[in-house]
Amino acid sequence: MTGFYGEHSKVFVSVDCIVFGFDHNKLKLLIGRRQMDPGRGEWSLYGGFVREDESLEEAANRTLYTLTGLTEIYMRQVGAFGAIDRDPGERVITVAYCALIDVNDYDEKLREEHGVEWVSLDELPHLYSDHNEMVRKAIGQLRRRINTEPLSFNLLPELFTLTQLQHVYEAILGEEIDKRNFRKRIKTIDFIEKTEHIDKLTSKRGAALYRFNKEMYLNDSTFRL
Amino acid sequence: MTGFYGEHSKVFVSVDCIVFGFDHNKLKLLIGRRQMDPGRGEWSLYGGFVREDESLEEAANRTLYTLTGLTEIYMRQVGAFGAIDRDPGERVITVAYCALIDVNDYDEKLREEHGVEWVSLDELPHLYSDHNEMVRKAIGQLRRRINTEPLSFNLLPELFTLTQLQHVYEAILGEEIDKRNFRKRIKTIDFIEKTEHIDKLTSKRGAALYRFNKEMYLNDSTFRL
DNA sequence: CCAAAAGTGTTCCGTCTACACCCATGG
DNA sequence: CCATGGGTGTAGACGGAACACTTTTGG
Repeated sequence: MTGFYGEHSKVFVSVDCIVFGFDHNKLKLLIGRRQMDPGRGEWSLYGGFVREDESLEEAANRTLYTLTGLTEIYMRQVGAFGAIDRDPGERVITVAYCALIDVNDYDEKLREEHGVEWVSLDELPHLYSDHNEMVRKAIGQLRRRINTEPLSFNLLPELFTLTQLQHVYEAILGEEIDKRNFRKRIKTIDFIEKTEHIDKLTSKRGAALYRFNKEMYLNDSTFRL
Repeated sequence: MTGFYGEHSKVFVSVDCIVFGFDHNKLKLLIGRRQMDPGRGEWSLYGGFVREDESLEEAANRTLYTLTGLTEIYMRQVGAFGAIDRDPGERVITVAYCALIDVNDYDEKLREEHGVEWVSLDELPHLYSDHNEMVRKAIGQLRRRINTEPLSFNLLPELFTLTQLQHVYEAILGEEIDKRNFRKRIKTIDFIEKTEHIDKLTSKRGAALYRFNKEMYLNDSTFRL
């Protein structure tokens, strides 16, 4: 455990979390004012340094847990960012992770304590360092993956209406989808189950609530929206 | 430039290069026997540590240049790998890059000096540390990207026959493609230009040589094989 | 003259797209 | 009773998949 690579230099490694939520039919990003120098006060993703006793994934999960109090969050690596001057303080190489959560799972009080806010992607301000680039890359990944991976359910409550699901697709893809065609496609996917529950909040008539059946999905192994 | 993040710990960061070539209708990977401890003698990707004065991309390009003497190589980040014990020596976080080169561009003498070999993917041995995982991930990326990005030309000489191009697709996708359908698709892509040159090496009749027109591709901006 | 690779079209089928109206209910 | 969102089917266009024979020429 000692001295193999002694002649080489070490650098700080951090993780940055691109946390997406979905609210009022919009994709939202969790950002806050940076609370340390350099860049104090700038809008920024939430991140943290990787410790000696944890892997990158563990660091990302720890950071997400610190921020949200949630575990078992859907999370994907977006990539490593390593420009020399990307951090104005010292050399820091960072690995960005994209996470999807249900905004309802995030305690408002905890959110305020961390000084972070849900901001619409349309209204995204300039972010610290290269964070905007990370966000762009993450959205590109979401768009490419949404049809081959059950992403969308992570942004919704356990029970959701088809209209909600469609809005998630529209928010991620950035384009409108035909309602009839969408529902036709959904019907062919057997791990999206109709439940007996009815949502009466958003419409007078009431909408059927659906559920993502994870076991069924894992058995399927063929996914294709 | 000093002391902002002093309380945190630094780690070694390296880059590993997953170099693909194409020869005898097979995808090949450039690997060699590791020449340092720990793991000396094990099959391994070629890599190197990231220096203080270079970005991740620069480190990857430098490493590729050291290995092959080539510049302007097609290169994509595969991802960061950061398990605590991934390297048996010390803690090293690594960023893997996938590169595609034309095997003919790689000088044999240089190759031997570095003690690396082209190995068929079918016959890939167990590699050092988590290198097999990197290779798997890189191939997955190639498969997903081959239809949205002009990857294949990087594995071929400037002039190539349609049969060669088809074999590249087959090697990457791991399945046979119908010749007529393939050539029909290629005809719809205007940045794959037929030249006046004829290849007489592989067939008695001779095959038309084609060229990838990069300028035309960049103007197009819509790619879809 | 024959082996070996190059080259070439058509048909079928399934998938995607466009498109408009009725239903149920709370206020 | 009406405004609001929920729910449903069909026809045409398009793209992908299957499929076999002729051409050229070096040896």
